[in-house]
Amino acid sequence: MATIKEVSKRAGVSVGTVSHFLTGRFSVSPGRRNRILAAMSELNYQPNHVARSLKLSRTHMLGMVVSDITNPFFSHMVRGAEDIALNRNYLLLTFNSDDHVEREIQFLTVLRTRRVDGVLLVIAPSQVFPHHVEELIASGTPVVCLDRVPQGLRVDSVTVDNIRGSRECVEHLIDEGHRRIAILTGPLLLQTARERLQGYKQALKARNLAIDPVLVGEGNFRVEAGHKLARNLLARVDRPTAMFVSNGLMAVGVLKAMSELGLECPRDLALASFDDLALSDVLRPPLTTVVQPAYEIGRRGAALLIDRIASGSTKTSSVTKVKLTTELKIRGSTATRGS
Amino acid sequence: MATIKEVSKRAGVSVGTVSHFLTGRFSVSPGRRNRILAAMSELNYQPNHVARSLKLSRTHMLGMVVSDITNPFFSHMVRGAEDIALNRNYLLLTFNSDDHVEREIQFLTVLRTRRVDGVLLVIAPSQVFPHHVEELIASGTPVVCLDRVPQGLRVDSVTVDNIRGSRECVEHLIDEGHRRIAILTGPLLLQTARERLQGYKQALKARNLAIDPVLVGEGNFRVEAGHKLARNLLARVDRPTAMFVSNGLMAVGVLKAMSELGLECPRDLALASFDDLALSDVLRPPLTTVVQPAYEIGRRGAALLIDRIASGSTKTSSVTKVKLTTELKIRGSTATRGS
DNA sequence: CTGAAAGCGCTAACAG
DNA sequence: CTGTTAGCGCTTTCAG
Repeated sequence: MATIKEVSKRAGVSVGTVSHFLTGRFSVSPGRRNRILAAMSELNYQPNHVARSLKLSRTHMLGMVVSDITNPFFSHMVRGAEDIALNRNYLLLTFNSDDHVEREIQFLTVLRTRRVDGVLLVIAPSQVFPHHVEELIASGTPVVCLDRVPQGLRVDSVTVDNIRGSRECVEHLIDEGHRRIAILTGPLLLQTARERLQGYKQALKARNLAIDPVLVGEGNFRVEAGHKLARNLLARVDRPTAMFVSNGLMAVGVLKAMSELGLECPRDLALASFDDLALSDVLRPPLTTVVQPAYEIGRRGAALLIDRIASGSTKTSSVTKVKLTTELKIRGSTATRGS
Repeated sequence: MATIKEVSKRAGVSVGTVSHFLTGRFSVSPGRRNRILAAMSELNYQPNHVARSLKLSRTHMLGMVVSDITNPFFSHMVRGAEDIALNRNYLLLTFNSDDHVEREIQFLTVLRTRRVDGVLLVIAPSQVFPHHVEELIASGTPVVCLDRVPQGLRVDSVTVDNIRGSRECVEHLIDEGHRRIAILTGPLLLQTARERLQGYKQALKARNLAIDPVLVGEGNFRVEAGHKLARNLLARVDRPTAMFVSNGLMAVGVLKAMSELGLECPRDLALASFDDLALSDVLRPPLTTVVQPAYEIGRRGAALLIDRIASGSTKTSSVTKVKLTTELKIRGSTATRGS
């Protein structure tokens, strides 16, 4: 592939002049400019961005690690980030951690050796303090945490108001006349999972309903967990009349369980879930959901990150925490019973 | 961030020695090795991959452009590619073309300036010959086309047997007693869409059924198209008794239309579709689908590409075309009528 | 406005 | 084994 040197030779100018022209930092006389243009097209010249990155110590690449791009919530997030990044001339290097910290650590190391200008991170759940993230930031790479915020770490973040989102949803269930409302939570190691549980508790408390620990099942945000937990809960004689599920995948599991047990929704069990599923409204009955602005989380995260990079100061002096709000979409799965 | 030079100084050895140690190409005496190790950890040294890339003219990065990562089919494909790439020490730069050739062209240019070692491409539909892809290959960047193969271009590819997949599915519909079977195709600019239509025709022909042009609707693989086409088709007095939809998104649109029109599946219309939806089996009734090995397409594609890169020869001498097979998952949406 | 030249951090001869 | 050194392709002073 042609180099700037070959172009300069062919155009009869110095490499400096070609570079000046390319970067547009200095103007070049019309005559030379045309010769450069001609040489470039004759040689089919494509600037070597690797060399430029080395020289400038700027790669114009962002790293992004999410749990699993196969989960619609994250794929929309990635798409949002990518759209913004591209607009602002950044490229995105994506990784799937499957929520394993070890993988996350490995990826972050790779991203450092690759000298990405910043990273968007959906942090994996873990008992221990995320030193690896702290180090990355300390080493001068701006980080924006998405969806989840590690506690005790000063870092920019874009999240969703989980407490409010689930509280509203559970209140809706109560409004529909339910008194025995179960919740399927995510792994309580995760802040988001804890917050959704908290919203559930707040709603019950606000309406003077007792919290029955039997109705609280901890899952892991996977279909299988929802399936298993639902089978257990629904087999009870004092089974709940409504269920709030902390994410979409687990709700799918619940639907499976219901269909296996021959239970009708909402007649036998009203169902509502966090996360919108692509098919929420074609399900029979359509599913009531707490819709998260996944795409927007990605956009805002990327914008925030790029602003940080542009500002140049990795100063942890000020931390920006964006909290977006969810939207409760009421559908048939929670329609009043007996109607 | 520390450089190899600083490490060498601190360890009291030459940069060459550090490099030899790092690359493992030459052995280093135990004493020096330990000093290097110590210096590296004291300085928290991370090799600069950008510099290495420049020196070796190898970035160990792959470009991947798909239509839209938000579509489960593609997100699984990307995941498969990423898993293989990572295993073999490559990183993936992903892009969404939204099936616009102009965007695709732009991305491929970016990928060239970034000097990726190869690209995985789901080519956008277009009337004209994809010169941009041809040029990319000619310039020495190996390309593997996924899911769709541009005609007349000698390029490696990993695809699916669309003809067979849809033929089997339509045959199943016929076996269930249907005679008026509609098809919703994708954009016929796309080979995959044409092939699925072809499978449909083959099935009808094989069973001596006439092809009624009225029952063939061309869509664009989006929910809205499925919705609109279905509304038109189902409003007819001589409406079909079964429908084969060429992709999952459009099937969702059909389901919406059916629910709006108060039609029951499979009583009023048997429905089958290409692509498995995450919720295919929790739908009521569960949806009969032609399952594509999306994840596997990504894996095979990445493996093929990396093998090409490793072999070093961009020789177009031999072209590898992998064709994977689909799996027909028969579910309730096509259950025999009147049962 | 233009050109010469010094590096960015690393690898790979090459000579010891 | 080890050290020296010449670049990879580009940007950017710094003189002209």
